Amino acid sequence: MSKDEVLDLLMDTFRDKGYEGASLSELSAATGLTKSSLYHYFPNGKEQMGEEVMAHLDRQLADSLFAPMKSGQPPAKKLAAMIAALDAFYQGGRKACLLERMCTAADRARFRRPLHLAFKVWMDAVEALCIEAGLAKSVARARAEDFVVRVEGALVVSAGTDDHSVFARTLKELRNSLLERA
Amino acid sequence: MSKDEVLDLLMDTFRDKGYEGASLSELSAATGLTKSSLYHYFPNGKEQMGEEVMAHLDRQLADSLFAPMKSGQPPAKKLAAMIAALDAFYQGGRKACLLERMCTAADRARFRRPLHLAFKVWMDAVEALCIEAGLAKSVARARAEDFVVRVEGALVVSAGTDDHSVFARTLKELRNSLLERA
DNA sequence: GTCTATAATAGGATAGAC
DNA sequence: GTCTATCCTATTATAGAC
Repeated sequence: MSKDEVLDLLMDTFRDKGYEGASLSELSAATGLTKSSLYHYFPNGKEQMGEEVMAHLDRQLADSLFAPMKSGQPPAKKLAAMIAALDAFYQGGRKACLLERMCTAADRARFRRPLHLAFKVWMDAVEALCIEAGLAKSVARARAEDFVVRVEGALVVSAGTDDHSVFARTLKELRNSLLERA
Repeated sequence: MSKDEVLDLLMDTFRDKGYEGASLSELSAATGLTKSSLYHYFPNGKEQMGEEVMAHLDRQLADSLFAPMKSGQPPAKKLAAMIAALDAFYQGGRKACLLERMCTAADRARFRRPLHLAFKVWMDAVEALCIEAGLAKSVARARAEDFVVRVEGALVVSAGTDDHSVFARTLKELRNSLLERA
């Protein structure tokens, strides 16, 4: 099993249980590795797992956002691709956001850097898309911020109400309104 | 010290550290009561604390939302009051939302009922406000949902980026747009 | 109703064999 | 690189005095 596969499984567990909520036993069960084996990969323990999983997500985010952006398709198509990727990644609102779980962790200070980076990369990609679609920079920035805010919020409300249609409606709304002329 | 005061202090700690992250030692320190004293108030331990804190929030929410709604002022004024209350309650985005912390708790099944109730009470209040302002019921419902989504999302993004201006901008945007004619 | 003292368990982490 | 066995600490929880 490659380290990336291990990181995928760890990420899944952190998303599900949260950083504090995911015990070494669960992380061990999720990966099929014993605690000792995990310590072979991550000598600094759970903290290091959290850090590397965040870095792993940063890479995934960059890939999945940059790939559609470089596709040469029109902005509306790129937006549709990005939203489809989000819908898949969050499984229609059934899976939580790692960013949300990590930025509410008790020792979130540890994860500040990758968290800032992840939000920045995400917002920058959406902003670039808005600018490409002809929106003014200030408008584009506000739209990008609002985009991320609404995706994160929809995940919280979907989880809290056990009504995943909230997530679907939010994505639909965003697909229709993000690139609208002001 | 009254039980409501104890619940206020417990709620504060749960908001800060999350349900899993708040240990009995911290809850004890926060309230000034020993662990044993906490068990006197909450024989079923931490789980009961979580449940009663949620119920406490449900009551607070109902009060703080219904009070402005019954004020007899015009809708725009009521909206301004509600947003001011949110800004104060979340301290400009610096304090987390208990709902968000609880619906991501590992054993969130325990808190399902009060969570559903809290989101419903909140959305219903916003929806009623929209209807009072002359919006169609279907529009009002969508706006109310979006309102809560954006407040929750703004809290997540504010925490994740350490940039609380996101929360301020979101509230401002909502104040300006919630009651707009379609 | 609040405390001291303590039990029981689960958590994170390490040593060392293979 | 993976395992078994173990350690230490923190956590939840309880007993019983005042």
